[in-house]
Amino acid sequence: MSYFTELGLAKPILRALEAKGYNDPTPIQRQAIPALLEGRDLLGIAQTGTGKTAAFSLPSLHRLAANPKARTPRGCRMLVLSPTRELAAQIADNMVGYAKYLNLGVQTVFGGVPVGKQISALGRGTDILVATPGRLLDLIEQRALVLDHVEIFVLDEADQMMDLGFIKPLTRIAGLLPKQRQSLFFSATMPNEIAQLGKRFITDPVKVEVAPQSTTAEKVAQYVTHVDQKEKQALLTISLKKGLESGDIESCLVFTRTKHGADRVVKHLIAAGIEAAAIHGNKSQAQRTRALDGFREGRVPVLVATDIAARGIDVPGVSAVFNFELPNVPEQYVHRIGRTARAGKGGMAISYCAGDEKTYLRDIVRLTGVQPIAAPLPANFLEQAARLPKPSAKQLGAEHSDDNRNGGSNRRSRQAESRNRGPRRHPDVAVRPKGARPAAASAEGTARSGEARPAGGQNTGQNRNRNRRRGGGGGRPQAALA
DNA sequence: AAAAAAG
Repeated sequence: MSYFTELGLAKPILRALEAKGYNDPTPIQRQAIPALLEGRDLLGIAQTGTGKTAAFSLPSLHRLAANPKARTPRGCRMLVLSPTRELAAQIADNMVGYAKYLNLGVQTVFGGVPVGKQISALGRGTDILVATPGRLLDLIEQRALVLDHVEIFVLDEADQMMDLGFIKPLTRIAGLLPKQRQSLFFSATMPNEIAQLGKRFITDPVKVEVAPQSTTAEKVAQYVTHVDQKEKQALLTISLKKGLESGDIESCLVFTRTKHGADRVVKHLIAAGIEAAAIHGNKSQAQRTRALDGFREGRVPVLVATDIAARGIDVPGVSAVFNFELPNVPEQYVHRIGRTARAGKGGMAISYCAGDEKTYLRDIVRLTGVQPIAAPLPANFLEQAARLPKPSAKQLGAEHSDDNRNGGSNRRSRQAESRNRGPRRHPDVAVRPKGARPAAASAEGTARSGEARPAGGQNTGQNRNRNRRRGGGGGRPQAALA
């Protein structure tokens, strides 16, 4: 047991933590903060929902405040990169909170919103800049931003930032940073070959690995239902109706594999009288923000998302995550189900696995070392499914109006909060099937210790390469750099 | 093959 007060952080930071009611640091915070205060580079690996944002924010704020400098026009002293706009906004929000009693400025830049305000805000310079890569480079090209004065560089979701889709812009950005700087990488997942690739951006890092990379959150109860693809929608609708009505589910995230799939699921749910909104990269930024805000504030209990929402998003009331389709990159599963069971709370993850997704499931089990508990279809499933209202062609065809907010009349109650303490029981599972390993930690121990992994559970490069190669996605990032 | 990120 230890307290933030013992970690050497400045008084104004401790005051901000106190205001938030944070007293004891999590393991990643306890281990990372002292090294970061010393100015070391660091690779931080810890499970989802264990406070990685604070782990890099608090010591960085301390160091910036301890060495005050005048703001350089169009410059910043700390740069934080995020893979999505929503995560960038959330990180900045958190940092503003932690910096409440410090004289440090926080700015955010990302695409999808007018650039003018961002340019003028940067003109005066800022201490901390949180950004997504595309808009950041745009602003640099427009000479609205220079990175010459960056002292601290943070890659959140570092493995994703160094993966295929991001490595090019990231390499350009890193090339513009001063050589003399502190670099910090954080994630819950870090495939070996990506960690190797990362060495070019970081110098002699301290490695803080609270749990083996890709360890799932401790208190998430994991289930899998084997179901035909064409029956998934009916199963989801039935399960959500029951879960939301009974209060077993307070609010939940549903992940689909495609943007179109997310829209389709939302239309079906709305036709069945379930309030839901979609968030994905084909929506306007205004639509994205509205969907996430509605979900955060409890007006919309069901958010249907692509992997845009898989990483980092922190919404305290989320009691369940549904994988309507399994991710083909197994690390994404760890992040998706990490949207629940955060900050010591419990949660459940329910994955729908069609016949052609069994290889994905196998890869996920191999990576996480956890075998989700098989949850059968409800006994009268086909009967219930037949009674479901079918959305009309018009409902399915029409672009769904975004104006499905309803002035708070359907505000979800907070009474389910007290039930949100331990692993949850699947609504349709009374008894754990024989022979299945528990998928979530119980009081006796953690779900996953090294030796508890199934045979072949080590993350060999061979396994990973096979995982990644599936679908012809090409080689590793090295290929992109060659 | 898909997702994210500039427009």
